[in-house]
Amino acid sequence: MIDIRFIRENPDLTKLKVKQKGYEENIDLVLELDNKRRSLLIEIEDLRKKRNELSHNKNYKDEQLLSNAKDLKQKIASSEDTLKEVEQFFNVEMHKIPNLALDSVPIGSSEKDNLILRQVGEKKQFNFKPKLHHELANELGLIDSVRAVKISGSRFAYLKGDLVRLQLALMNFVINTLSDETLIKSIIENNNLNISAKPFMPILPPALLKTEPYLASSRLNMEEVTYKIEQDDLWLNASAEHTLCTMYWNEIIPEKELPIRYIGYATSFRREAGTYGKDTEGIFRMHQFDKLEMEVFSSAKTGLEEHKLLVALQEHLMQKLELPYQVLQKCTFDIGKPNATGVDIEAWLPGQEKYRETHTADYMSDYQSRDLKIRLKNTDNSIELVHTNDATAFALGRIMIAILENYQLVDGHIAVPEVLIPYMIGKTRI
RNA sequence: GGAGAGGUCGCAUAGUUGGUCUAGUGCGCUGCACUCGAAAUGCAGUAUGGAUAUUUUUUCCAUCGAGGGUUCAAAUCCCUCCCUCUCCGCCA
Repeated sequence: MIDIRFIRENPDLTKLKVKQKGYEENIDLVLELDNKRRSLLIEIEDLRKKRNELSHNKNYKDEQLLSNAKDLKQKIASSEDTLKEVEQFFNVEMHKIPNLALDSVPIGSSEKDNLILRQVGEKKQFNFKPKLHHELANELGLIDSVRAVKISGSRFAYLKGDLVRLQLALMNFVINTLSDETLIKSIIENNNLNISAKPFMPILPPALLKTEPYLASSRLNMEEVTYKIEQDDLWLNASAEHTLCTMYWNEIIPEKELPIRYIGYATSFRREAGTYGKDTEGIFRMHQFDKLEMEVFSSAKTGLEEHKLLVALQEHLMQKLELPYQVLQKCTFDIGKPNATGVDIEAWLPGQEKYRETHTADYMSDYQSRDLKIRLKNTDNSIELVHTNDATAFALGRIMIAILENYQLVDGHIAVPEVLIPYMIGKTRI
């Protein structure tokens, strides 16, 4: 949710920014409800004050006082009912408003308006026709989709053998890399950032969460994305982000503990409703996939720099794997509702002859933390909302697709990226 | 799953025949005093959200796990839910 005070002070700017994000603008309505709500609140607080005075009066048994108090009770009850309605309406409208994009975000009306910031790494030239990842995986017996469909349905798979070893290698590689304070420090310096070099703490979060925190995360997209467990009011996470960004729900964090940087691993579940017929081959788009996710809680001062650090780390990881990629600055239309800005990284897939999305980095400013009530306490005891960032370290399925296609050999085997060999018990090919 | 106990202002605790609880006390923390300095001691302060005011100072409302209800008045009584702990059962 955005700040109502900001809307009051900047109604026209808010209208403009909401429209630039492709959302219907309801600012006049919100302001009207806000006024109504506040005048009712003042009225009710005044009545409550009178009631408190009467109740604390030692002569509360006096009949005149009693009758006044009873009148008051009626008035308060009826005004409170009205206020409740107005507030509900107000809250619904407030939550329709997306986070406002930073001025640096290009204005656009579709994903075609995303800006390619840079393309990094050389696309490997093959002296044979490169195969698609599922062709390679099938020939090597790395994926069993047929039996997965029998047991679980479409968009599920059994991953086998060296593909499993590759995934475990990637996980260890990421966790070790992000634990390296010296490396983080040098990346911060190379990018002219002025933030802490604190390493990321590895974390295994729960995979299920309750409705209330999920809603407060501004990330719950009930119909299309998320599986619900009706029996227990629980949802299967669609990303580790959901149980990470909610971790400090309703908490106040001492400033000296910030930034909090986590590298979380979780199996993610997505319904993928509305994607029938898209990416049906192989493991590109699955109902279940494993992902390593970075999550950062910081002050408002450093939120944007933390975002830049996360993108730099994503690029570092890609460069270490020597995978060609491009970096997209997403436009106002394509960054998510809670985002102030957002960057995607797309890896080059020689089999598909396309760049495909493997990473995203989202900066939510205080939009998530306002609903989640995650605050920080400064050394002078003042309190403010934290800023939240999340970013993919590796979507393991997709990064393995990129490795299979980019590292394929003429005989159909796969070379292991050099940096992963130590994590593969010295194995150099799959 | 069965039986029982319990959730109070950072921590620990008092408070449940409704009304000086507008939440006491201890610890912790902050400031001041005493001191060469410290300890000890004394004094003062010590939550969050919101409305209102504002160059500084305010005043008020709400919050005792959450939500409802009874009442002039609820930490206290009633209902629903959530969570924690103990014992038993089951279990990776």
